[in-house]
Amino acid sequence: MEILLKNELFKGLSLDDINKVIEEVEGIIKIFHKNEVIITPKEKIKVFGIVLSGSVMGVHNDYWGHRTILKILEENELFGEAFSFSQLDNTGISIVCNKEAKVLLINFEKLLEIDNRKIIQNMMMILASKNVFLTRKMEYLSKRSIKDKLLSYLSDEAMNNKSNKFYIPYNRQELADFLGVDRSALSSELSKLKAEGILNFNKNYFELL
Amino acid sequence: MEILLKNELFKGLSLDDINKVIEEVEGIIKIFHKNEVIITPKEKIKVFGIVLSGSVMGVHNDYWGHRTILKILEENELFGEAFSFSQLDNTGISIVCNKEAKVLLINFEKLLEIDNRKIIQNMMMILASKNVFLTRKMEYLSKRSIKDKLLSYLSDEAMNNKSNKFYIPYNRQELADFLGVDRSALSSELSKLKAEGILNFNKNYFELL
DNA sequence: CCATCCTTGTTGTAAATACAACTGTATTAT
DNA sequence: ATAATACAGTTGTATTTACAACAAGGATGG
Repeated sequence: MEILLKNELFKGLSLDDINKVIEEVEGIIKIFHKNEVIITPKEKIKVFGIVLSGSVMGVHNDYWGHRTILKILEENELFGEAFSFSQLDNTGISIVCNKEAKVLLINFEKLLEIDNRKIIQNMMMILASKNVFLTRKMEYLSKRSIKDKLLSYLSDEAMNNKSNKFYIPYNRQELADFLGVDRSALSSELSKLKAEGILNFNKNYFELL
Repeated sequence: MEILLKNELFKGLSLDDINKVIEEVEGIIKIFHKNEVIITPKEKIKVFGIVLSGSVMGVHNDYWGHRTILKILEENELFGEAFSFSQLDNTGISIVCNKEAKVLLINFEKLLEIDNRKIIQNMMMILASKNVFLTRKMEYLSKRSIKDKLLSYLSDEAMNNKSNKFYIPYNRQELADFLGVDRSALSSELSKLKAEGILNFNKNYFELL
């Protein structure tokens, strides 16, 4: 469980403290397989999760079967915390396993009860940076063309990776659902950008030129 | 300042407590006029704000002069809190006065220092519900057509107002910039929906049928 | 090793959108 | 009261996109 030492939620705590906290909040570890639903969109959630290995994704499926991917969540990322705090009966969002995942599930009410200022403050910081992420993503989505959506997303990724060469966690269909566009239109836009010498890519490896 | 008694941040505190807190965090009140910039996109912000009267908006202007409106913030809403916590040098977001506004500005570092569990917990809840709002908004933006973006936004507003008749805080250009679409295309889509008997509207008053 | 499934790119077409230009009507300022 | 400005709707056109159908590799599983 040394992974958790690097987790934002437990920043500043010792391994002993972390173990104590996890006991107090009734943390349990579960394993999920690809496409298994971890949280359904119609439940009032009492828990949030931490990805220990593998990956999961936040997904919204609308009436017409369109899928929107909010984000793919990888090692040490949290999911469901905002919705569990909000106490909504119906979130509209599913959490689905994307790649064989080990997940730590935590009861949020118990977390609020524990008397550890550091944890609460850490949680606040996590919520704040998720806010910043969502705001960033809205900037991509607000762009008027697929090309602009794609380039603003990719240049943000380059920034995050501090390199113009990087891997993204999405395949084509997932990237299309993440950016809210049609897959084939995205593919052809990618080909066009490659032909123009603006970028290079192979599968989920990208290079901005 | 009884407005603040209804504010989410001070929920559960008495008026005396609130006054004490505001002193501790060096809260100052400022007045802004329409189109005045309250927070510029290139500064590292040390403060966040509470709208006491009037309204402000979170705005992103891109390289080509396209404006994206994140949200119009009205009485008792907070702005800038996520970005001030995140400590970014460059947020890319401006806060601009939308309608003659009185604003309470608070130093976020001082807020973190004060020893009041309730305030920190309230702030966490505020961040969580902003998260939920942003997630909702992503659902609108991910829709493939103007019609769907519009209808998902309007039906959410109807839900929030618990009525199929309601006012929105946006004029046409602002609504277009909020939904990331062209104003004239939005206008003609609205007319079409009115002709189809799906909705009725007059200026910023809407009725879902 | 073969069959099946999954992923990605391609193409054509119909539909939707952005953009620009213009009109009429409120709203504001002088 | 009048001019100036802001706002909302309309229309036409060029561009962009969604959608559907298909083909070529790759990966996967028995």
